[in-house]
Amino acid sequence: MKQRSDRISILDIATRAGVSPATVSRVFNSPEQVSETTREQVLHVAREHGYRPNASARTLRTQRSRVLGVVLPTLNNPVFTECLQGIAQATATHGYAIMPATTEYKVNHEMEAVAQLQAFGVDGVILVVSDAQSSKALERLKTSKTPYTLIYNRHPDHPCVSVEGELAVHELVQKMVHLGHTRIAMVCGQLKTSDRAQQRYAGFVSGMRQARLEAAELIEVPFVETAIEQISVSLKKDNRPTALICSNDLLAIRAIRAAHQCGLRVPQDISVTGFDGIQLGQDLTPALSTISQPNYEMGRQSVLLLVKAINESRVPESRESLTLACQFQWGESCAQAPAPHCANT
Amino acid sequence: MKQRSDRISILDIATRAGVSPATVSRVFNSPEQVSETTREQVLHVAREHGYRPNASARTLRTQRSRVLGVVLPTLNNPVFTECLQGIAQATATHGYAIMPATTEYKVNHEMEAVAQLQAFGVDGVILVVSDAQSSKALERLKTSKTPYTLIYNRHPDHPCVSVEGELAVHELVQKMVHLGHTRIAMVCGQLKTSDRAQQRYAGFVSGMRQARLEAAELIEVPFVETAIEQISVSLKKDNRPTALICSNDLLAIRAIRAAHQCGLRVPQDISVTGFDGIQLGQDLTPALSTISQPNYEMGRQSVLLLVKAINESRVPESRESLTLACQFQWGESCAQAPAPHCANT
DNA sequence: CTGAAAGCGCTAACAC
DNA sequence: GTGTTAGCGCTTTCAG
Repeated sequence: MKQRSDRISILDIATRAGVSPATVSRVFNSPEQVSETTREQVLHVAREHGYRPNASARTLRTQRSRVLGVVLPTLNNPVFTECLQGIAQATATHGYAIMPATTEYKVNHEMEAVAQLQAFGVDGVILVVSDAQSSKALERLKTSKTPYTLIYNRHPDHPCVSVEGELAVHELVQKMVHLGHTRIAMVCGQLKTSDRAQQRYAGFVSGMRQARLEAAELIEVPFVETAIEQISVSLKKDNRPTALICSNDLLAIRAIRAAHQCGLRVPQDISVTGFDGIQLGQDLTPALSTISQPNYEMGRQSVLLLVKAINESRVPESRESLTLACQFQWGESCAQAPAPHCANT
Repeated sequence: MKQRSDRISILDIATRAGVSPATVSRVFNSPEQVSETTREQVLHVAREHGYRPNASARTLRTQRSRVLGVVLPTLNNPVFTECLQGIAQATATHGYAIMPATTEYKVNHEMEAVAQLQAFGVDGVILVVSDAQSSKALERLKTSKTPYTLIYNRHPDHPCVSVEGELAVHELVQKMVHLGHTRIAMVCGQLKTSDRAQQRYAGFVSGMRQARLEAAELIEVPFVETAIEQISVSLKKDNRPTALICSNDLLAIRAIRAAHQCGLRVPQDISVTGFDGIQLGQDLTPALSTISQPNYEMGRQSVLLLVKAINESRVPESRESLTLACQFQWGESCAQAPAPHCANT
């Protein structure tokens, strides 16, 4: 009975194929160096036994694991899973495997995740951090010369694949103003745990200022579980906003529900916009208006950037950072401001 | 300048701490065997240099990687990412890392994914396969004595963590019948790529039969991109169904949109139910009626099952399979059948 | 084109 | 309680 422990090794294949282990190795790593006959012979035996070179041994020997680490805040938000799919697709085509870790938005988890990934000898790391400016994890990556690329985060000192969130929200405010909205509020999660949210908020503030609108209300929703209730509070006020600009799509979905629960119709009574462009948003009714990011493509590009550097035995540089286009996607959740007299239903 | 290649090793730590590598190893693997003074000394040096034992070397030596492979159809469906979170949480608390792979519902990808994971020396694999009965990947896992656990799939010959989907749908049909529905259709993806969907469909058929209802319509939607249009076709027919039982929540969401596009109100004109209990479903309006599975918990349990077996140096047995409870969750997308005369608006 | 041999970093006997 | 040593499976000079 075959035991797990006697996994077939390069030596077994070599013996059975009547060649040396070196030749078997060559068949897998530089097949052109092996004569066709022996190569076929070896491959035949290998296939017969379902043999694959042991990755740990190879990693130990070559100092390359062909594994990329991925550090994400959570898998609860489709924006990250869409991006992860892009990463997975691109790594697969380049012969890499991935090892993901989530931080659940806890800053100290970032460091732990990175340390663990380094212990596994990953060739590089793709990450979304809470705050690129102050991240200890990035510091460690930098001093240990581990190749890494940030994604979604945007910072001049790091290689990033990101979008101009601040600008996008700024322009979105203008759009809403053109639609006649004057009482516009921003809804976001905990600002301090996300530099992206901060940037989006900055765009909101500057947009409101440029439009000469004051009272740029901020509805900060620390816990998703209570988001709907919290948003509802603002919607029940006199002089409630006629437009909610949410810092992500998940919040926008909850804002829409909050509006419904307050007896407001979306978009007739109140407009709601999101940010991220998660695929699901377009299957909802009303379809989400959102600033759509190319999430899958961002994941893909971050892999390309990283793998290119790795192949050149260097780390990605901040000047290689990529800014991808994001654009406002009209959806049914967004319309002209209601006529003034019926705004405070 | 520190190069990536001269990563600090156990020998460096040993030298700097004035002990042998064996002692350093003991500090990390069986600290109680080391005197407190030397232990502290070693730990101090290790922390100072941010040292962690090289996982590849350890794996090579011990034949245990402390990595679990996870094979899922896609990350596009929250049901799998919720489950993956449960897996990630449980593996983390047990000191395991995970290496995920997606098959995109392609049966032949299953084998490839498993082979790759085995090359990485994973200690076990958690997977969702297209069809447990015929899966070559499962066969390979079995003959190579690699510990594995199926999740969502339900099959007597394999260790599974699953729910009784067939029964749940059967009972759901009864519920709908009690609500006065007689024209009930099932909506599902490609039946042939999912044994779960087949089981749910079987429950639908048996439920309809028991209720003495005929014409159990099946709306098979092979591509998500065209789901809404395809469902709309059925909704525009004379004698359209008054209730749609969807084989998953993502389909239910699209069915709701299709209904809206056909001018039907949910649930007044038509009821829609899903299956899976994705979290997002409860934040929608109407909130999804669905057969709710404990996705996170299923992921967690599959890890426990697998890790337990691994720790006992054996493979999980089919008799250890776990059936978790799923239950119908009332939501706003489901109501009494409309009065007969206005059913065909 | 192929083989022999050293060694990647670690752990587990086995000594002391 | 601690050190010595062999070897996990592989790749990669170096010889031939």
